[in-house]
Amino acid sequence: MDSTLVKPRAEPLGKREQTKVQNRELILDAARKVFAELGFGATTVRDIIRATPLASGTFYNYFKSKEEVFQAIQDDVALAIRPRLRDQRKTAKSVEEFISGTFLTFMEFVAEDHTNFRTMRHSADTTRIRVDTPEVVAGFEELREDIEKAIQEGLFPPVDADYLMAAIVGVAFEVAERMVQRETRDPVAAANFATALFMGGIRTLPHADHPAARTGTA
Amino acid sequence: MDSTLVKPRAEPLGKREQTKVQNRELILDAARKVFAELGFGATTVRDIIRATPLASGTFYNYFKSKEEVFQAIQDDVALAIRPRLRDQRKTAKSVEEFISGTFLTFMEFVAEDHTNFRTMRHSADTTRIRVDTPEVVAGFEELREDIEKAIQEGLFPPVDADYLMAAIVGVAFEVAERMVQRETRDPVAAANFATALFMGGIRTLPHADHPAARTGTA
DNA sequence: ACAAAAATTGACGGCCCGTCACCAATCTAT
DNA sequence: ATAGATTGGTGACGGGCCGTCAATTTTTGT
Repeated sequence: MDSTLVKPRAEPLGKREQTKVQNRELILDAARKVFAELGFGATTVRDIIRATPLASGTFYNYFKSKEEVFQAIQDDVALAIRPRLRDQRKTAKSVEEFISGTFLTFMEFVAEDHTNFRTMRHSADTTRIRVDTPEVVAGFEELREDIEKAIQEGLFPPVDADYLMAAIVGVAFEVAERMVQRETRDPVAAANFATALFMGGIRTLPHADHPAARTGTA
Repeated sequence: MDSTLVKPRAEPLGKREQTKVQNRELILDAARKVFAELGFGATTVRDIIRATPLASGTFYNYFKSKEEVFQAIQDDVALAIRPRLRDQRKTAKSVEEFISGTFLTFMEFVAEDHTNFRTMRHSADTTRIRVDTPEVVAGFEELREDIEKAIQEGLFPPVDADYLMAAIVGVAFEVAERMVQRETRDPVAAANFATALFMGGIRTLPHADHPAARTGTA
């Protein structure tokens, strides 16, 4: 797109490879827009290519179906957040750091990325979709492995790592969902809530001073 | 609506109403089977009616689309579990009873109904679908209202009821998902895990004596 | 028994799907 | 620079699904 000097990254890419990358991005951008407008269920491959200067046949040189496009979009998200979560957990010296860092990192990411996040959910009608791409699943398993490692090191008690991972994932996604639906997104508050729940249960949850919590939906 | 005598159960249904009910169930049964076989995304309305003695046009006398059929199936599930959960929460005299009863009721229901539950999830490829039908959403809001009521009665601390509801839902669904994937489904263990998490956090979680938890997936 | 009402049927036009023969753009070697 | 080889874009095509609707069958009420 830009940057011709200074960063001599050069462009050893032939014209061929160049348009390949460009077309792929063209399709992904169009798909993001169309999914957001029509919802996943209602959009067709034709809708996507129509939002593009390309011909219908070209689509199939890049993706097999709209499902695969959706997965690619989700993978981009997973690819962006996984390293952040992994690095954060690596530095955790206590259970509290492990948990609070995980939730805070996740909530801040979602708050930034909430457009994408809502698109993925607010799929037109009442139907919500979630793809567990290899990248996403790998992120989950990485979390479970880190829990198991923490157990072996005596940081965590010897709990059911699979269930604990599931609980963290469930709370993270479901609370994040409510967070982005509120008029003022507060990732710190959301992370604090989730962290307190995992550290000491309901009794140690923060008290709702600002009860925007009453009605919930924005 | 009805009620003409004491026990008007009888069958005052005319032939008309009778086949209407019958056809609807015919379609729903076929849909359950086809969804389970092909996954939601891949099945077409034609697939469903083909698994039925009816003609294609008839389908549209009963449902607008496959989405609506899917919602009807999910609503049946929600309709079955909601009263159980509500009645259970009504009798709760403490936070612990409220929470443990909720999770145990849910996990036992899922364990019984796991075929249906897996169908809804194991949608062919990696794509998982969840419909928030009015019935399902109402169940969530009922839970939130009961939490708010419990807070007003001083049973619960004054926490963010919306987030707490989200956390309960997230843990319930995600842990249930792992539970049904294990070779031996143990709803009591799953409920105990979730309950302990909410009552005292990670530190009070049950220790994994039978570490089927290691690998997770069956 | 008969007419009115209701529900079923399957064929139809329109659209989407995925493919493929054709062609243009790019690359490689001289 | 030129030409042949290769890669990749194009859009038309057969097949299938969608949702509708006029015709037909079934049920109801008299």
